[in-house]
Amino acid sequence: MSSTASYRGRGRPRAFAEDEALDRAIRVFWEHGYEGASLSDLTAAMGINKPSLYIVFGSKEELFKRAVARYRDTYVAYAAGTLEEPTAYAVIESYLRAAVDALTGSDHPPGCLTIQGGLSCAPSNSGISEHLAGFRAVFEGELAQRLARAEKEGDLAPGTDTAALARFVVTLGQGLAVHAAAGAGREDLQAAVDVALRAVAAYLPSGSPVTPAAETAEA
Amino acid sequence: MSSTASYRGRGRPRAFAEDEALDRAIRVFWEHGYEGASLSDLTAAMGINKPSLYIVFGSKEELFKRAVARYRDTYVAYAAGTLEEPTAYAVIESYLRAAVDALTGSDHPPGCLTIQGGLSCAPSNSGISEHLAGFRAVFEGELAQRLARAEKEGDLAPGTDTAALARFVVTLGQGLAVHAAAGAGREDLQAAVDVALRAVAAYLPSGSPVTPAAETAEA
DNA sequence: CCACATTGCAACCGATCGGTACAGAACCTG
DNA sequence: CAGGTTCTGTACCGATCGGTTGCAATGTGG
Repeated sequence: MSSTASYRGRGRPRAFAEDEALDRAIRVFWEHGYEGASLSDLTAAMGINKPSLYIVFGSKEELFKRAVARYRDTYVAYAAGTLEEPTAYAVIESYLRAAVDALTGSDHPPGCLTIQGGLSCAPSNSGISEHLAGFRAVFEGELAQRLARAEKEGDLAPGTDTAALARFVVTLGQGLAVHAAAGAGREDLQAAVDVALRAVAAYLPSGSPVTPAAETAEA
Repeated sequence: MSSTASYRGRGRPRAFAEDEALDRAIRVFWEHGYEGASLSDLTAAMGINKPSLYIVFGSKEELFKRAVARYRDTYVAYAAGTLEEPTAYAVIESYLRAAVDALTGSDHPPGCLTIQGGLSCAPSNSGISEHLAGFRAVFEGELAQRLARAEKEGDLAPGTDTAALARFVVTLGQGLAVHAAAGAGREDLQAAVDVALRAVAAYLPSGSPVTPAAETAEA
């Protein structure tokens, strides 16, 4: 929206598309992290120069936050969709499967921007790692709520520690991201997800509506 | 060993203990990562100045690798011990429990140096992230070998994908490290381990020699 | 007590960091 | 086409980066 809204019809028109420049910045931050991505790297990849970057995005930190927000709306958009699955097991399965696919996709850097972006930073950049940590916590909260609902609806065994189950799932997801960033392949990670789903199956109620045993066969 | 071996009895004696300086460097790298830790930060924490650092450790990169090696021999020494446990389940349980305790210990930074140290770096520092990735892969290999032995010895169900099981365990461990770095508490992470152990229990042979159900009660 | 080996420290090195000032190019309105 | 407005590109800013030099300080062996 803001890419054209700021153009009021007067003056020299902008020579680049803001969203595309942001997409390219995402890649650089994704590959090298916040501190590993210099302004020179960024402007070279974005095809603009530093004054333009400064005018449009304000600062390197604001550019990064804009990049993370756009990253969420594009590369991580699948996550919200998985919460719509009908059962807790289906939610977790589809999330982990989709996460592996997203983390190992061939048309972008491996891993996850919200982890590689800045797990730990210089003292002056501590806001970056905190921003990312808060960002990651949001989905864990949403998943925990979804699983609590599932427990009430009866597709998780009564008394299940849904917060712990959600934390397990996102923790595994973050581990998958670390592994993917180090070069692990899709099949290897899906096999690890197979194991994790065995744990989830243990929390299904007695008359389990799904047949989780089918998962191990497809991989 | 090398802290005193270079002293040949002639000349001014060194005013600092090499291992203690290394311990302090570990903390700085642990908190801020390789790129987030400047030489000024390091020398200030180590209590030495730059020429001394350069003479003893060669460069920032060599200092980091020395720090990682010492980190392994001290803070991660517990991991090798867990492989000595008698059964696959005991190995995995003791490893994950000990990992959570190590990741959330109060007398050092939270998380794991081998992940926060440099998950992704500037292009000129790509050797750092590769070094750490290779370092992490070592334990996964050792655990996979240990679990393969367990499958032969009969305390894992025949036909178990031991490589996938090992990958699941270390992947979860890495996720725990990310979570711990973001401030997660010990109990929260142990609850996630409770869930994970349910998955492991699914791979035990029919007449399971251990009673994994006891785990959920103690937390 | 002297010659020598080694360390500690301050000051400095070129390069690069994130961020800007300024001048000219490109567009709209009138 | 003139006037106003906005963007682009170059060249530059102080600060800091990792790394190094030269020298005074401090110790040992003869």
